Amino acid sequence: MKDFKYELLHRDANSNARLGKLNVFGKIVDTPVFMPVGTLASVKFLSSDDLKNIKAAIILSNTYHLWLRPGDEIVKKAGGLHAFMNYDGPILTDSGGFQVFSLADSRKIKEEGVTFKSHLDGSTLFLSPEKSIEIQMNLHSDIAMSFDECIPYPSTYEYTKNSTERTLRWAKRGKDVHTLNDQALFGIVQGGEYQDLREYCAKELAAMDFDGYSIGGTSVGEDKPTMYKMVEDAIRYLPQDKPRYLMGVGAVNDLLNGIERGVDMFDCVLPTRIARHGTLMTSEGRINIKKMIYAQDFTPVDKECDCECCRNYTKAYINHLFRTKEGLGMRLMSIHNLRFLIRIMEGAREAIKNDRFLEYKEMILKKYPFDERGF
RNA sequence: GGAGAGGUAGCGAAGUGGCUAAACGCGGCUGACUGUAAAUCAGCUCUCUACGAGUUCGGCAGUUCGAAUCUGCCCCUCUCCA
Repeated sequence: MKDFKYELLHRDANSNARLGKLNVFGKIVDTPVFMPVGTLASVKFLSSDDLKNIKAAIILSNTYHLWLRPGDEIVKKAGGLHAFMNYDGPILTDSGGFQVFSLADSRKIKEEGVTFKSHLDGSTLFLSPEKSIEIQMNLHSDIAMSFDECIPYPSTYEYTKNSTERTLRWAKRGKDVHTLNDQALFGIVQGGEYQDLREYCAKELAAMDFDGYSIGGTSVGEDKPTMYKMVEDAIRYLPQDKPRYLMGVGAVNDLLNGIERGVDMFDCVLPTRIARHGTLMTSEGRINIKKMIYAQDFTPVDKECDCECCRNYTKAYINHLFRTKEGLGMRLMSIHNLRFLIRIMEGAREAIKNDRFLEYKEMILKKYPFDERGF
């Protein structure tokens, strides 16, 4: 029997926010949780010690990228992803569905699977639900994702309907070949912006009894109200005793709105990517550390933050590291942005426990002067 | 003192009669970034009372319809020889 279990500890009195405990084969993840993204078996610039220090409870990695390099067989020989990257916390792998979407130029989607071009050398690749699961079993992550089609926004009702039904068939096919009992498997709710399709997809997936349910196809160009509605429609018929994971979402307001609607897990490249590009999220709003005004600012990036960057270094130093392209800067900035979001999740869990999630959300949105994008 | 090379926008560096307000790189400024083809990408970077105008390519004076580009003188820098 799988030792994978979601325990709903408390439901916020005034919203659908849930405080939970996810037991991932003996490793505990308190939810709601934010998962840093480590596509190539590496959260860019961070070591596994760094991940512990920022209190990352679980990370995400990627089927497609590891399939190409170093190859899932090599990871398997290494003893699985955990041994390979020396990270003993839970790892969730995405299925490659999103890569098929973002490398869309040359893809051909058929019932068997998707033919598309490698971003490395342009060679023709074929990924199917079975292949994706096979790779993920070789990677031996703790949580695998079904292979889905992430459709663009907007898409017609007809296309979305056909695609969603195919994604459901793919979910079933993937589940049929999944044999690891120490790896959980999630189904992914698609359905675009259409309420009936989202609900239908969620019900069908729930009937297949996955270990958890992801909400996919969001933050692909739609506006915020539409995205939040998509989440509501996708979540309405998902079982209460399983975790819900909103894929690819990481702006502060999106995290809070997701939690309010009952989402338990999030992942996003946003904090690490914008960090590498010089943007830091702080209690005083977003700052672009490369600006000259920080060259002589000898205060911490965020005086309220407890991360390695903020405890030990000044904006002037980070500015210098950024301008001189020193890797340490990339590392410290990534650490800060991740810790910033993780701290927001810590606060959210505490608030839910006290039935004050909505107040917490308002407080955060008011306190941190981010723009409508949420960072 | 002699011989040679050279002085181009914040820096480096192309350009050697018109298509040049002047390539390109760096630096600087602005913006983007949401299941990572991203330490990336896009725009701006002489001045102004800006869909037009005004001053530029060490300085001054010329040649020419027209010069950063040709001529003369001057100033300055670098290398080598004394």
